[in-house]
Amino acid sequence: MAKWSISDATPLEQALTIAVASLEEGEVVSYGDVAVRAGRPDAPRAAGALLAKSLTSLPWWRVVYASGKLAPCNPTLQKKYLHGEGVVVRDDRVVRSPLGRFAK
DNA sequence: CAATTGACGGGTG
DNA sequence: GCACCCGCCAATT
Repeated sequence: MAKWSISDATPLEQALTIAVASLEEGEVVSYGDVAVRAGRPDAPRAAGALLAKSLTSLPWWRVVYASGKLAPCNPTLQKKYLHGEGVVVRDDRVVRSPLGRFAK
């Protein structure tokens, strides 16, 4: 059950949740980008912390490191999902994506 | 309340 | 491009 009723969630949690939930297919961004969209450019770690808890209800696989490196917990599954959305991944690293930070 | 930890990013070598 | 260190934020102990 959701310990959070969106009403209890902090503004930062809400903003981060919205930012990630708004990502489209093939749109890959970094934790820092999510933080910026949430209005807290200096809190990329908070973005990662939230994703780690909300990994069931959010498209966490569309968020990677600023360098393109995939998440440290399920890089294999993440690579699988991304590839299915037209994202080019090589050796656990996003090379190019239709949308987002790695779009050409 | 202080110290530790972690799905981060940027600078440096 | 990679390894290491420092700084920032939030959650946990």
